Amino acid sequence: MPTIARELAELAALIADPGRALILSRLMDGRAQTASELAQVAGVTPQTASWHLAKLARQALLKAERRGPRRLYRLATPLVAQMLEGMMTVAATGPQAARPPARIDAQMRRARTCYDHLAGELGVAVTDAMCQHGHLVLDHESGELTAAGTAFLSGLGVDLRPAARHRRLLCRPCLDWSERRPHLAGRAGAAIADLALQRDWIRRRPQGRSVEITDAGLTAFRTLFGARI
Amino acid sequence: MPTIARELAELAALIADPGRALILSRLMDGRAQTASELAQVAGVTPQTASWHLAKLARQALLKAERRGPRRLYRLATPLVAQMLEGMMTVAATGPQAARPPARIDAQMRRARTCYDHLAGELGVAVTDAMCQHGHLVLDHESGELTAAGTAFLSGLGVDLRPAARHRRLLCRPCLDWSERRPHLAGRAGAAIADLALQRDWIRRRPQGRSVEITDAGLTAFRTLFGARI
DNA sequence: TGAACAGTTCGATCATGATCGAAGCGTCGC
DNA sequence: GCGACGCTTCGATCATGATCGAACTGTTCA
Repeated sequence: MPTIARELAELAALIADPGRALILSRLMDGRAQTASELAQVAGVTPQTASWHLAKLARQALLKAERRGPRRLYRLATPLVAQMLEGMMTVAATGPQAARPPARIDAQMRRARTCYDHLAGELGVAVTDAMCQHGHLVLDHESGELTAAGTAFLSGLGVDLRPAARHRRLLCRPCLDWSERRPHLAGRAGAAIADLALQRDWIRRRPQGRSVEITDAGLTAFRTLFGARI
Repeated sequence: MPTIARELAELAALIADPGRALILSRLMDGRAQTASELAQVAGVTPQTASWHLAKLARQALLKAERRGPRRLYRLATPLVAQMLEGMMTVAATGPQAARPPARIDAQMRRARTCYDHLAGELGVAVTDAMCQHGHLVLDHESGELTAAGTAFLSGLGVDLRPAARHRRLLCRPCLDWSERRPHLAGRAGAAIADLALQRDWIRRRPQGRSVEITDAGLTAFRTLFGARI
């Protein structure tokens, strides 16, 4: 036991710096960013950011790749994103007193991506609508796409067949830290987010991981999904 | 975004101290411990432990309750345990180089509880066996108990009916940090762990969260479940 | 009521690690 | 090649927070 606890502490120490937390939070949309951009996000000089990034990469939380003279950083694995999401859920639930909901950024609360799927009010609304229409069964620990749900997504052009051998196990509930209710994650969730980006229902904002819901998106989510958004 | 990142950093800082990490790790079996015991676990004096415990309780990671002159501490919610498990998974996967498997305590690797379900070699073996016998379908992001699986557990005296309205969504895969493969969690996993404790197949060790597999347990897991353990 | 014990608060000390200026290294475009 | 630019390394400084001794609080039991 001592060993895993020590490694746990080391990992936590890595996230415990405000600058590094900002960097990790920024990278949670799964995209890669340059060191300069991340320095700006963290609010520190490039050298300090470089020091942070090296530390995060050395401990395998980040992965670096060169693109010309620039260096791009991204989360090392989806597992890291999942871990951070779990931590944010606890962090947001935190000390009950000290949480005026206003402290959570409004755009983030409205709609964002959580590594590869939709989150925020949008993510929860889409999830709720799919549950109400019998496309999805979801509780706090597990989820299942129904036959109707598979057909529904197929109708939208989402092809989930490659995972047929997985027996419809494409769903994972992900507790939304801003809404404090589960939204749809897993392969099905990622497919819906991809669809929304492709059809320009949502657009990534240049900085941050919040997304903008387009007018077409608002219509689509309401009419196609029946989402109350 | 800045706000949630700051809270993320604060939360991480709470776990980043080796002593507090040891305390949290110790409490991950879901049971409550006295302040003195936790001081010993953390390897610090009672005053220091008290300071740590107060800090953890103030930030709602722990819950304290009086039992006579003693004060018992436990994890505030299952969500905290789930978060810690997620962090341990990443921590154990960590820097590929620095991980001689021997660094993980042998007893912990063999069998332990992960808040309310079985983990370690035992947890994975039971999970694998149930999958092989068609009692369970599990992938890395979702799980489902089959009709055969429900019948199997019923035959062992495990009653999962109260959750019938949940449509068999009782399973959650939990990535085992020592085995690096998923084991069964969720209500079904908790029920199996309860059964094993009640029938004295496993016994909690006085300190740590590792469990001892009894001779009867070894037989039971092998013959009833078909586990290769 | 008072002794005994679990736990907490306070204060001083000390170590760890974040920060930035300056300098160095690699890569690309001319 | 050479200059420019993005990024990293080095060194000195400084702040945060973990630690323990000592004293205090609160609960139980006689």
